Amino acid sequence: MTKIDLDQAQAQILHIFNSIYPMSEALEKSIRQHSKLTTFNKKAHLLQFNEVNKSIYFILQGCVRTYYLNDDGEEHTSWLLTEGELAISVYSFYSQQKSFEAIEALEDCVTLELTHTALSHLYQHHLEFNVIGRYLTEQYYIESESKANALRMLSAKERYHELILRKPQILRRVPLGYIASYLGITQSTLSRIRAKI
Amino acid sequence: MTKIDLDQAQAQILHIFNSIYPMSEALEKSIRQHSKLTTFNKKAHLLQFNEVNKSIYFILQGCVRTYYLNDDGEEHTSWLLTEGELAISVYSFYSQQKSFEAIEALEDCVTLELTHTALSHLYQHHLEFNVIGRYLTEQYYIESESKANALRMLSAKERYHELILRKPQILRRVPLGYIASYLGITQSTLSRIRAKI
DNA sequence: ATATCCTTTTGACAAAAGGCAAAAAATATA
DNA sequence: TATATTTTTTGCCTTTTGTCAAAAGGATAT
Repeated sequence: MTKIDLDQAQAQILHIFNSIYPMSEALEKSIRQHSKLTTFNKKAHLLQFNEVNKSIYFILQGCVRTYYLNDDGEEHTSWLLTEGELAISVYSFYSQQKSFEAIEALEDCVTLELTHTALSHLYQHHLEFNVIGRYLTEQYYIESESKANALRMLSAKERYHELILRKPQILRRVPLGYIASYLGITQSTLSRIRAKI
Repeated sequence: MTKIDLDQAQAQILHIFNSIYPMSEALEKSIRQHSKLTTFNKKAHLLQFNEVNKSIYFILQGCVRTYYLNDDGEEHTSWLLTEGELAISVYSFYSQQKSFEAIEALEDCVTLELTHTALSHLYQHHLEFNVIGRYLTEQYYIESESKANALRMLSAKERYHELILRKPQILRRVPLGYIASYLGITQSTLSRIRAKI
């Protein structure tokens, strides 16, 4: 695992934020003060079921999944996230209620962590940061809609091929069982889809 | 159709906004200046395919659906929205690109309209308004996620019963064909689900 | 009231996807 | 390298959902 430097990681995320909306020195400083590197070993949980999701994790290295358990105890993967993406359990983080969803590292991970408390502080004391928060939420919302629409209007095969087009790296990094679940199908069905090219 | 008064409608939306984050007099005034009543007859389109979604509509009365066309020309309903909800085509409105989605009135509708230009102006000149925009986006994002998860982990029958629980009014107002589509199934399947109680 | 239009249900059959278990392949571990 | 472990594929059979077309039911307008 490549060594990751806090300063450099913070510079990276500040650059992303600044390209959305220019931040004041004070805001940048506050973000630096409130964020820290957090690592997770493969299979470790960033968030457990029934826990409140208290932090957002910007993935610097590695890959995570968020997943649900249905009434029969079956797992259903809802997001597969890699470098440059934000890992949260949407409902729990925004509402600060107990989570029905868990977040698990699928590889050893290095993240930049920002607590909900810190984020609220930033939003409150630097109103301009809300522009950035709003923008990022809009982007993830667009992606969430797009996933829901794919599940509604595409067949399993089409959803798989769309994923190959949009996120080919994921296929190489994530076990097919999780990918099948993310696509809303069983692993055997995915395997059969792959077999027929 | 009940007569709707602009002042009163604006008071209603200002009240919602204020309960999210207290607004300045100036912001309230600007929102009043930039919003207007817009009505749509049943079957009229709030947004056509390939058009840029230039306005957000707060539904005061009536019911709308947003829908996609797939490659075979079949319609797929993505949202069913009623009083108190915001009608937009998520991708097109936020990105201001041409829409793959259309918005249609399922009943005669009265809405409070706010253009994207006006909204940008509000965001730019009243930073606090971004708090409200961020919050609302978060809420719709949560719902979008919840829909995607239902499509992934619930059977058609379970999705139908969940909808009955969460939005029983919708069932009484919207033709079953649209509801089936919203649930990601065909109308015949929905009819069979209903037949078996 | 009757004709028209739109919505909903139903029937017969087809296709898609799931369940379960075993086999095969790929990876990790000693 | 051999062994254990995990991941992926496959076979067989069931269930769910889709397709297409026709029938039934409701609402609306003249």
